[in-house]
Amino acid sequence: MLKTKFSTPQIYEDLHLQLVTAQIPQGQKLRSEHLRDVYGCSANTIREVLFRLASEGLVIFEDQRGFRARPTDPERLHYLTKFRVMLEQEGATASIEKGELAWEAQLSAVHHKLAHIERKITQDGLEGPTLRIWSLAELEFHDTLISACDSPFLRSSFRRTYDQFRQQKIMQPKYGYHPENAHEHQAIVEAALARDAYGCRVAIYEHMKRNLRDGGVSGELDTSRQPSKTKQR
Amino acid sequence: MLKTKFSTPQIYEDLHLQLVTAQIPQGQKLRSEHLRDVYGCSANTIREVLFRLASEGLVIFEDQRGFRARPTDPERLHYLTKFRVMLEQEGATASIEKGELAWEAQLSAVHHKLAHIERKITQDGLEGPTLRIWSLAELEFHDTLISACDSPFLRSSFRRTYDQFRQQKIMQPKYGYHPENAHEHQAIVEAALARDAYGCRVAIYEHMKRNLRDGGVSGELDTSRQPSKTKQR
DNA sequence: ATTTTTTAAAATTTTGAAATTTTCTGGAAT
DNA sequence: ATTCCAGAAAATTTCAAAATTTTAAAAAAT
Repeated sequence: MLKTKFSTPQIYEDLHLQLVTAQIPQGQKLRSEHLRDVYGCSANTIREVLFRLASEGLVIFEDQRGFRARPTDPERLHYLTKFRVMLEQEGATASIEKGELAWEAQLSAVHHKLAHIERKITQDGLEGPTLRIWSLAELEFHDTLISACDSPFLRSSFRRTYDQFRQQKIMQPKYGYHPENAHEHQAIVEAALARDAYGCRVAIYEHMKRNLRDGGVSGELDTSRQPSKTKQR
Repeated sequence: MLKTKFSTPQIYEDLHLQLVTAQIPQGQKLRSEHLRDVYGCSANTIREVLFRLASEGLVIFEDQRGFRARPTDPERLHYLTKFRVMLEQEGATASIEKGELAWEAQLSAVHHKLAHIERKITQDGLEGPTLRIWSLAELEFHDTLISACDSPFLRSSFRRTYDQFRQQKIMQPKYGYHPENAHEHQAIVEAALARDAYGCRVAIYEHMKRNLRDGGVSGELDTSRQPSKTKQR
């Protein structure tokens, strides 16, 4: 066991990262008495951190029964996807309307970085620390896409939802990298930079639909909403 | 001081209610050592509850500096309103598409109840326990409006946002009941029951816009999004 | 053999106090 | 008069152990 002492924020960061990268298996019990030894602090400190993670949905808390890493649940992934798509479509649409040159530049930059990493993964596969690097770059990409929406609550809600989505997704029994991802990201940036809000909404839906129940065949989401005639190009 | 003992969930419910009905003034310090005596438990139990309320945005936590009821902030109210309108418009649109007869019936029922309370308020004014009764009925109305959207995360996010909105709104220096509210609620139900998604979006925006910066004059929100041509009646 | 009861072990929750940090107060120096 | 510093007071955070509850195991009864 480690003898190093961790501060409360460090413990939170570490557990959070482990949960969203599936280093803690789904359903595993999280005993404060045990984690106390790991992080060199008292059980109460752990308890505080676990409560916070529970309020963010990554951990399940049951009264008198302690904490567990949230188990995988196809239905949950479906609904997380549905909500995430809505937030991302709205955030992207607003960003496309309000984003300045700086937004375009940053979006272009983070996509370039992500594309580079994804090329590497397609060749070498997803091993070891690559998952964490890719995870971070993907989050940065999607967050930048909606970053000009001028709605801090939309952004924080998206972040929360994204983390829960990632936890569910990565914990899937046979999780692997989809090479189509790269093209889908490409399609999203292109539509965004072309200021094509409707096209961007469709691209976002196309990127996410495989995570919906039945792969999104049954018209679960309304991507049909057309741009208003006056703004059409 | 009370000698009764409260369970942890009771303490949470009580503090939550006091915060969203402005019985705890904005910015007030919440000392666990003091609340311990009020609720007849230990300081750590209070601490846990306050952390939870902080993660929901009703309470502010600063490291080594304790907890405070969140102060009023016009900018915060603006952004809360903006996000709330988005969630409610999306939720209502989806409900209008998917809601069955049972949804219509329930919406009609809760609106009837709300309208009754609002008639009384217009006559007798907002005093004492009326605020809490109205608060509850208003939440029930807006929640029912979006209840058929088939998106649990949208609903819980709305609830969270609504609570924060109410806290900000009620704590305003000169808070009072707007008689226009009744008509605005009316307009929302009518559009919803007529299955007029676009009209409902507009009605929701009209209901909320006085809480936006500048009263919503500068086209802050996109209510212009038209219903798709194929679905128009 | 299965179910129920009793007993023991393990884990969670609560507690009261120690340790740390911040805030307040009064006096000295500029 | 204002600023700066030291010491005291107050509040917050951390801790380790007691009390409660759940889980597991063994014994008794159906």
